Amino acid sequence: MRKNNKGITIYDIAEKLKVSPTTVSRALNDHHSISKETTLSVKKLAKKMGYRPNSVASNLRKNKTNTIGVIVPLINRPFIAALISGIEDTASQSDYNVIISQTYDSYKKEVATAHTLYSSRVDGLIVSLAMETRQYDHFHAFLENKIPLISVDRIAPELETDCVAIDNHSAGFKATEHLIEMGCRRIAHLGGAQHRNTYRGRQQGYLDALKKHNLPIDERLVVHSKLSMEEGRESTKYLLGLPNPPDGIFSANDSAAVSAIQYAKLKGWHIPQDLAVIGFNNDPISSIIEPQLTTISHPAHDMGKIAAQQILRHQEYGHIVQSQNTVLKTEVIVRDSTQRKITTSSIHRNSA
Amino acid sequence: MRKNNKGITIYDIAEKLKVSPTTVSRALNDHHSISKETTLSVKKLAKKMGYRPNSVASNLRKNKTNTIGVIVPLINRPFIAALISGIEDTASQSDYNVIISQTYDSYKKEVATAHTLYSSRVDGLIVSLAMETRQYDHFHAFLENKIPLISVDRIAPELETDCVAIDNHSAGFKATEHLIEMGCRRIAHLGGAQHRNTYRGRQQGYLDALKKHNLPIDERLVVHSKLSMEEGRESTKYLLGLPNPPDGIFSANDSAAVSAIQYAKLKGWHIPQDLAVIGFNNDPISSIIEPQLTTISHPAHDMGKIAAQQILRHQEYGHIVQSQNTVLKTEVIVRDSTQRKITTSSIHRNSA
DNA sequence: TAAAATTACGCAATCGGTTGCGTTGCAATA
DNA sequence: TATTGCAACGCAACCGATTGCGTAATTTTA
Repeated sequence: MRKNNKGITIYDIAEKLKVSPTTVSRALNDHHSISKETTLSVKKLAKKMGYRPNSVASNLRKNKTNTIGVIVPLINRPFIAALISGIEDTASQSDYNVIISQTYDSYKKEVATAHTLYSSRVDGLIVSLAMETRQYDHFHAFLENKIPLISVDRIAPELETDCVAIDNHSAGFKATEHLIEMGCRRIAHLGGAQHRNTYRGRQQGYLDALKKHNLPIDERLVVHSKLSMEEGRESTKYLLGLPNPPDGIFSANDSAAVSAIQYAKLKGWHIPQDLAVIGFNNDPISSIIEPQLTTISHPAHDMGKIAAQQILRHQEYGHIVQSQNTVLKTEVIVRDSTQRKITTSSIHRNSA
Repeated sequence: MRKNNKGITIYDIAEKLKVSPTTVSRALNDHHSISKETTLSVKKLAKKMGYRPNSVASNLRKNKTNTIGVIVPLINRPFIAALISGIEDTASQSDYNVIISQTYDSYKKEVATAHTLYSSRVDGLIVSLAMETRQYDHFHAFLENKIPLISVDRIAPELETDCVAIDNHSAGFKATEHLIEMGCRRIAHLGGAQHRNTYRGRQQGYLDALKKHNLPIDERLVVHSKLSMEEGRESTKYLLGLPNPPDGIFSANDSAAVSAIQYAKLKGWHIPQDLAVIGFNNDPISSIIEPQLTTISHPAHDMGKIAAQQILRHQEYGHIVQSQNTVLKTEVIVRDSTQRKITTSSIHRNSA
């Protein structure tokens, strides 16, 4: 007895079986107060009729959507794709859906997206902030209504949420120290916008490593950009054109590092003899470039899994769950772009 | 007068303003039958109270979710990420959400996912089939209920939906012919599973190109695998170890092509003089490898946009919309891995 | 000035499940 | 035999917004 062109509802099943919709609902959910025979016959008929529960209705009544919202700058980056993959992985194991939105690093889009996802009544939100974002009011609704909100990778202290991130300072420090161990004495840094924790941390680590090893800090060797391939090329052109060019480059991402290598090679520089280069993220391109790029591992997939788990835990245990900040480990993945001499250091060797 | 710990509803606004929830709802939606003053005061109070519409409730009543479901094998691939990016792009412009699920190429996961997305009452579904999938019953609910269903890239004739894809045969043909033009006479093919249209089409194009140019077909030169880096390496090892090894390789993806180059170089082969290699997809790694990889452009982003547009069109014009299959153009992107001689052919030159 | 039209709004049903509370029938217990 | 307990199910409210229809007040038209 289907209505117009709609799907089958529990009412249709109830009618045929001469029971109430309540019973059907309970039978489908294995409620204990329904007899085995009834449960069986309901399920059987449901299957036969091709019944598919309407989770919109269920969500409304239960005030729960089994959905995790995700806001990221741009999907189409190896690091972000891995992050999402991790989230989706964990979520789907617990029958959660994942809604994804991109901000394209625009504050305005981030605001609109946050509102939309709140309206969708997601059960939790995972955010990696847009580059532009400096205000955080658009997340207030989540905080006020105790909807778990987790910042990943790009985080902000102003936004009082649980965080999952890496220790960018330590990573930047290790990267720079690795170059120093490889014999570099004049190290440049390709950095990103300093109001985002990630790039700021990496640069600070770079500076502190220089200080620790009593190397002079030359501001001309620090170049900020969006770290695209194009900008990496331009920055490198500038650096190598200096009267006193660097003998090592620490780039805050792999794209810029790779284009640095490409440009330097084009101009006749030998990598790593004349110029050692270390990147960040361990993107696929890092192991394709020649020489293969030494870089910093970035546990994006794990980050996604942990963030999702944290939300699921909130769902399960309510607000008993303590606020929790996770800092993930990174490693220097040593490849040929920095191997200027045999090293006895204990740094993990990897040539994937 | 908020309930327990819930959010603000139109009832809360109605109460304060001494009007009916109906009026509030209409005011918020700029219904013509509500006076300007009332509309204004409603909106003002709504903003002040931090009201956020509950789209779950709205969705239920309107029987529309403004959501597009997406099923893909794996997010974490350049091609897929670009596809999703295109979908999300178009969707968000029309205030549609996107729910993404991965199948990991498993049939079982695809079935579960399709059911879940149907239960979520997505307004349309975009699917790129899992490698394993050979049955399509799990999509019946969509077809029966006239929910727009679009297959992209990996499509199947058994599944009667609109499609957005490339002409794999033509692309495979062009790729192979390019190698022939470059002087190759003994061309190998790294192919994928032949029950998926993409790989079958590419291989058929390869075979037909050989036929057209009266080159013998040697089955030993056709190697099937999942085209991972590892398998690409192994396949190449096998090919180069043949008594009569190939002088050109057409790989059905870039990963395998890149690892073929890497292995061949390692063994002292000169690319492209001894061995020309052409890939497929134009992944980022293809322009990083040395020599840069000639490949086939794959309009994944456009594919996503077109698929999403097709769904939006269905939403707008109902079922008047004609079924429509889109076949997108591909191009040979000529780079150094196949440039064995100066060519006067009209093939588009690109060295991004 | 009476009738018709328009403006501005409310009532109550509706979307499809879920759930607290109540009811019925029958077996177990006192 | 009267009471209690439990198994199995139904009633009706509910989640929050939307919408067809009705109505009162005001304005326009005849």
